Amino acid sequence: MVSNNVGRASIHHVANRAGVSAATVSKVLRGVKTVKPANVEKVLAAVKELDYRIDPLASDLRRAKRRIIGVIIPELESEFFGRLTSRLETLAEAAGYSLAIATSQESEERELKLVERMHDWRVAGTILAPVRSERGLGATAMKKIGMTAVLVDRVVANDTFDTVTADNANASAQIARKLAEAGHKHVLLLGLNEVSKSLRTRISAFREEIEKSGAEMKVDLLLAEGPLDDLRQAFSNYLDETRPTAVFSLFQRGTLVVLSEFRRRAIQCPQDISVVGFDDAEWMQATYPAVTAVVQPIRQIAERAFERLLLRIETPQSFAVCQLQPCTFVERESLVDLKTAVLRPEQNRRRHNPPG
Amino acid sequence: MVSNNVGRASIHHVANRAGVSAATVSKVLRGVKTVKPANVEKVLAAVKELDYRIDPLASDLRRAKRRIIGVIIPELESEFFGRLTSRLETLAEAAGYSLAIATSQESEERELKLVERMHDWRVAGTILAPVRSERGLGATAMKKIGMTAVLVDRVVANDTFDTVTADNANASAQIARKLAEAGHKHVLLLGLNEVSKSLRTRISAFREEIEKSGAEMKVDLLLAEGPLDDLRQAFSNYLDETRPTAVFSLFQRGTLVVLSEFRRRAIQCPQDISVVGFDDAEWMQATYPAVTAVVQPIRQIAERAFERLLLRIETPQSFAVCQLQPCTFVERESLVDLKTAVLRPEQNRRRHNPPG
DNA sequence: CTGAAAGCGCTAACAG
DNA sequence: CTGTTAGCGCTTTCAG
Repeated sequence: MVSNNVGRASIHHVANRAGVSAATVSKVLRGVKTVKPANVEKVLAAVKELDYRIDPLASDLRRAKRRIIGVIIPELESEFFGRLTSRLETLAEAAGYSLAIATSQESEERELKLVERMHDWRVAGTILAPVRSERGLGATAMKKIGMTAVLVDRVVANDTFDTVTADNANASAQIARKLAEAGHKHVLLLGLNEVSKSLRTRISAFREEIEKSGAEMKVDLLLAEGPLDDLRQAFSNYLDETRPTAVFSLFQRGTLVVLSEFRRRAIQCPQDISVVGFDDAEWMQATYPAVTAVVQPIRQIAERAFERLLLRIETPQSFAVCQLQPCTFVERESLVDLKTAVLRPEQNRRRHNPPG
Repeated sequence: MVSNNVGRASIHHVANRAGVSAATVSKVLRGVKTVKPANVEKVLAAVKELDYRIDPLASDLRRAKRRIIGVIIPELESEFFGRLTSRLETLAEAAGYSLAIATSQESEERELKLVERMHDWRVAGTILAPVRSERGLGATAMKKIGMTAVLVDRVVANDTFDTVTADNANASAQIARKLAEAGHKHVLLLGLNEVSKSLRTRISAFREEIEKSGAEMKVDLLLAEGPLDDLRQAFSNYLDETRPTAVFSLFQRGTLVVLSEFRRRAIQCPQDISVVGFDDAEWMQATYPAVTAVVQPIRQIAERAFERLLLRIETPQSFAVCQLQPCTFVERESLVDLKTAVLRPEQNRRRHNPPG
């Protein structure tokens, strides 16, 4: 019998129609040159008439090589992973792969399940952005099963997988330097109280830079639990007692909280307090003031990660490399230089009240 | 020979190990009851020892039924589609399907390609969120090929596919009513000048509601081209000449522009001008004032769409239904009732200057 | 209850 | 250059 595949022509239909064997059809379709031109014609004609298209899964099955790359990310709701995935999609396609995208929903357990699913699917390789918890269960599992993979974002150097991530430390140090140079002597670091390597890196790098440079700066640290409102409350309490000259928000949503709290309290930004955010977002160019922020090199992360994965897929690599992609920095309006203190006209509506 | 599949046990390995046939292993694994308990034990033991897991793709191939559902969305960078996809993922999994996610990048051509790819993959069904252009090329192609699919967001009623989308008209009318009741007599509708059915629906529904209710209201309409800055410029020019009592931003990024332009001009919101936005975002609760907005029922859209798709996959439906999911409305701080005009303490810093 | 056989849609090896 | 044969890893009769 010839078909079971509801209403779709198989390679045999085409072979029949063209009066050749399935093998020949396969050759023509995969561009093998050793086919008589006349037959090529016939096959192509049959293909067109029957609207035939190779079933990539069946094809992969036979070739014992799936042209699928797994992508496991913590979530899809935030811009960051959306962009990352999007970029990966483009790269994968260009390299002849399809993506199997799945979200771990920040759950270790789910991450583990997804790793297994990718394995079941016999994906050629996997790109994993681990959940926040740093136990690296997914990576461990992948190692044990012998999957080929690259770790991305939120990862520490790992000697069994290549890792590529934003250079949090450097970016943070740069902000520290900028702030110090701009004459800020009292800065608040605002973050979330969750286990997250990158956040901790941002904090320690900032502090180290200040110490190292010998800059005179008081650095406060405020960490809150998950919900946005807790952070807002904590920040509000903090402001009741202290007035730094600048706030360095260590993550995207923190920046939001800072801005809104400023507005609620009629604190003028940047005249009263400057703000720098880690992680840029589209809305930051539309707030007033537009937010000066560290932008993570999402594109580069995707590209390096993919490149490395491909390399590993094609020729097994001996040892793992760890790539830190440099962040960039968008200067907008929310960070002011206390020394020059050039205020733009619109910002002069209220007098600048130097704190302290 | 027994394996080609690098380092993975196949069903035959398990069969050998357990001393039964592959058929029996298959039965055990799929829960067929007619297997002698002793054999079940043996198989399970072998499975565990060999770490065996079914290859779902090979399995699907044989069953001539792929447990994969295709999802084609315009992009992954925005919260909306991220959330939608995420929800779909959960639903699909619960129903025993995997998702094949792909983004059309707002390109008709790509959309078409992806439709074909989904077809090639022999997905059981497809959920398509069409690109902005309304020519419905993807849908047409799917119809022609005979794919089973559901259309989502940005779609008009379509007599060949089920469609589920937010009830833009109703939501917009409700906003119109609210604004009228709150005494707003001059409202600006702010949108993008792109072909987009939903945007147009929002506009016309607003106008119709005003006409129908006989409310006395001047309705301005301002549409700009793509880039955010063009919109900002257009809005700025508009404000140079006119001062409505409220702005209804027809899309998410518009709300951003409005807020920042207000701040730049020291226009107090909502005392001077109120704002309502179509499409909620997390940052809207953190701005000051927090933005009153229409929230799209993403979850419901995903659920209805998936439910419908499943129904169609399982038992072919005779005719297409079009489901409009009601939006909700978050009242926050950016919309003021001109009649009662109860201003909260913090908002009283500046006096309210009634325009006109 | 079980397993041999057939085969999903495709590709690879090799004899012609 | 081509077609036959032999599978990829699985499931499904169906005869025993």
